[in-house]
Amino acid sequence: MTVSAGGVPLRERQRQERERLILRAAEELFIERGYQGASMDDIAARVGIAKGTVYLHFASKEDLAVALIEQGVRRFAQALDTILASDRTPRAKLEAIFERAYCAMDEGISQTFSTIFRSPEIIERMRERHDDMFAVWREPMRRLSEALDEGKAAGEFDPEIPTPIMLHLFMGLLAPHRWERPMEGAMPPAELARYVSRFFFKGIAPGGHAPPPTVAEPSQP
Amino acid sequence: MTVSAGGVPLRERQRQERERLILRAAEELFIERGYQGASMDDIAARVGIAKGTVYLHFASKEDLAVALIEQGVRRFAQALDTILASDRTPRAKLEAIFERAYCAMDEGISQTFSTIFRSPEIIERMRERHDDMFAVWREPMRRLSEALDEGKAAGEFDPEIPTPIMLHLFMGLLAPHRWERPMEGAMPPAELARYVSRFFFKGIAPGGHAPPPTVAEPSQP
Amino acid sequence: MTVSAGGVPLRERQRQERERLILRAAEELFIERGYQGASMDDIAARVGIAKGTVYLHFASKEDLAVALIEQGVRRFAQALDTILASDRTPRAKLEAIFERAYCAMDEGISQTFSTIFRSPEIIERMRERHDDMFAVWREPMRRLSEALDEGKAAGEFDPEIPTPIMLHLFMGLLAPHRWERPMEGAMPPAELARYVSRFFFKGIAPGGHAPPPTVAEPSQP
Amino acid sequence: MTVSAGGVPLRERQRQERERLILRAAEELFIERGYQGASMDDIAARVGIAKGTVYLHFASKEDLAVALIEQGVRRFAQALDTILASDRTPRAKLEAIFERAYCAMDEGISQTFSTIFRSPEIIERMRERHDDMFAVWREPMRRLSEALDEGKAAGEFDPEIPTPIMLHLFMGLLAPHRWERPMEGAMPPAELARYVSRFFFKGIAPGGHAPPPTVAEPSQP
DNA sequence: TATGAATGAGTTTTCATTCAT
DNA sequence: GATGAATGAAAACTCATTCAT
Repeated sequence: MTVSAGGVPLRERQRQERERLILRAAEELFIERGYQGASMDDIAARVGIAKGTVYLHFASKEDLAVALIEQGVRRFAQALDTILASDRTPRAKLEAIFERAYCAMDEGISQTFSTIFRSPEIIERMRERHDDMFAVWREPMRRLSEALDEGKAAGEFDPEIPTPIMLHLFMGLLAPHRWERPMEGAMPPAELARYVSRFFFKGIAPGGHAPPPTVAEPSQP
Repeated sequence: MTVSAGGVPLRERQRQERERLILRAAEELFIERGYQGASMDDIAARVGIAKGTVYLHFASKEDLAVALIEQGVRRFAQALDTILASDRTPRAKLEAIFERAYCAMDEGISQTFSTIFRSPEIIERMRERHDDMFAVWREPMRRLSEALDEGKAAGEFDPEIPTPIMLHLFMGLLAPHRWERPMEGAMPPAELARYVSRFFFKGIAPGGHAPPPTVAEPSQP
Repeated sequence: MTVSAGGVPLRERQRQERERLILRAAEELFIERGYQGASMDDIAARVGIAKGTVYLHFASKEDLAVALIEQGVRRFAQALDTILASDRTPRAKLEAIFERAYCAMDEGISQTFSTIFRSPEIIERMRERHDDMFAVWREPMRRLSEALDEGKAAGEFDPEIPTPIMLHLFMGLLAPHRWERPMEGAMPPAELARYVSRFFFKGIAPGGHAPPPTVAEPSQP
Repeated sequence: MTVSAGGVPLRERQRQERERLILRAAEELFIERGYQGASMDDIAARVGIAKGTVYLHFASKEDLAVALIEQGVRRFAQALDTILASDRTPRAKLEAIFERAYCAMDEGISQTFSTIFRSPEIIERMRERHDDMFAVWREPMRRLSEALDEGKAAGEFDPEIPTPIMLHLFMGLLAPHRWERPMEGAMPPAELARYVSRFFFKGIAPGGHAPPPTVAEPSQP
């Protein structure tokens, strides 16, 4: 049989390569035109193959979107893993994530990330049929929460802010906002990332304010 | 002539009422399914009228979306006006905006807000034809920047963080994240808003950290 | 009761006037855009009345077209009558008809005439439901045939050409061809009419050629 | 590869065959109901294929109409070529054209011909976008004019009738008149053609009448 | 009587999916 | 396997007709 390095048959490697190309084209087009706006024709054309061939790899457009999201989540999780597993302080880890998110914006991680969470139609369709997808998504979230808890334990982060809230704050700052492009253009992403992460850590630093919020006005000195 | 309170003819009032109903239905459906995902049939059906009737009010689906966005921006600007024009400190104003955004999430302000900035296809179409729309949008942003500058001048906010960055941070925290719904469900929005605003103001408080970021690692003690 | 000259009530006269306006607008638009291309909205708008009002005069778009055609045919028949009843030779009568057709092209007779015979959709619809219309149309044709027969009897026209053929030839030369506009523009209609009618009468003049056509080549000297 | 006579792949031949079928169905329906009156549904149904399939061959209804017209003009021009290039007298050539026009009426040449010049909406749309179409049309007209000029030079046709006028007369007699169908039914087309051409040539024969028309009554002996 | 908002069937066009080659 | 023609179910939009005011 025709094999190659790693014992993987040529055919299978070609297959995987094509699948990657399809996923990349789909990702680009979903980002450019949205889920509904990108047609299977467009995707096939961008890859340079026949439309029917796409169906040899993905049973439906929806499956393609799901695969794309799974890939995005997996990549994101992997990037988190690499960073979170490193030998740094929780703060340094989160800073690295910020930097990565802002700087790698143009490759794929953050892009797919955008596609995932900005397209309500995909989200709804996912919810309808693929709840397991959200399980996958919860995993990196769990890891992030762990890092936040570590930081609290180490006295770096304010223990009075519930971890889910911290996570919300972190994620809110993580995703780039399409509508602010002009501003972003005026500043190198790395610098923006530094501003954002400094702001974040100052905001969640321990001490310096009143006990947990109550119904009363919470912002008194 | 058949008139009524305010001297507005019945026909005209009915017309406006129906237009409101169409806009509301469209808003809901755009949020639920996205711009492409929501069909004119769906919208008409939700209002309980014939499809053709929608076209008596809006010349095209795109026009409907534009009207919706304009309404959203106008409402948002108005809400900002009311708050920013009040007799409060910059911080208190921004806190009020946070609260409003998180609590009013279910009426329309924040919802339309979401629709606007999460749908790439709408954004693109807007850019193509309705650049003026973005002018309208820039106005509230300008006012927000003013409030931030006031806060800096008053010594409340860190003058070393550029105002555009502050604005980016503020907006990033303002919009609710659809994908975190589950978490939000676990906490009353008002409380979430308090956490978020406390975090924000602590993060932008003056002093307490190193000078402006450089290319060197910025997060060392 | 409010009456007026002729004892016709004011209301009725207004009604007829409006009907005339509707017919004129419909005629213009049918000519400009064809039967299907002109909408009832367009017609009402051109008259300056509400769409519903058109339906107070004509039960349907088709009825409007029928009325228009009937009016056109009636006018054409009337014009023929006036000319054919005059005290002229058959040839002079037909010449007058040519002149009228080419010169009056811009008012209404010939225009409606065009609309009638150039729009297959109207014709089909007419045939489907209003065969009586064709009865009306046959009347002027009969009169024309009479004039041709008179000419034959008077020795002016070739008796060997069957009258229906002559009629066919006459009508074929009568209607202006929309696609030749450019050429027509280069010559005053009256002159064109003279050329056409001279050609016609020379072509149907008696004598000078072989007996009735046979299957053999008919153009031998 | 699967080929066949002429080396043309099967796929391509099937494709062309289907295209021919679509064009034929469209032609029939445009003639029957006019451009607007014939729907894409109708056309697809008559061919016996799905509506979407029509769009694989023609990008829009308008493109279909354009293709139809181009085909008609091309066929007409080709038929003229064949006849005009033959070794006959100008008169014999024009006679052949008459015969062809009247007898081939049911195949397509003359039919499409009708469709072209009787539908105002198609004409307008053509003018808007496809002026080149009219260039194609002008070519056969030029050739016809040449034949007429030859006839004049040979002393067969009256040199005092301007060629454009002769062309106008010829074309007016060439196109069959839909509204006269009943009459046409009563006589074999070949015979009708002979009558028409005899009439035509007698009408344009040289000599036998007064000089060029003036403003004065032109029909005096 | 005149209006014009409302209707809903119909039109053109698109596109995910299938399947014969 | 790969192809791309074929399908048919929508989708956006139009318009003749009706009817409450």
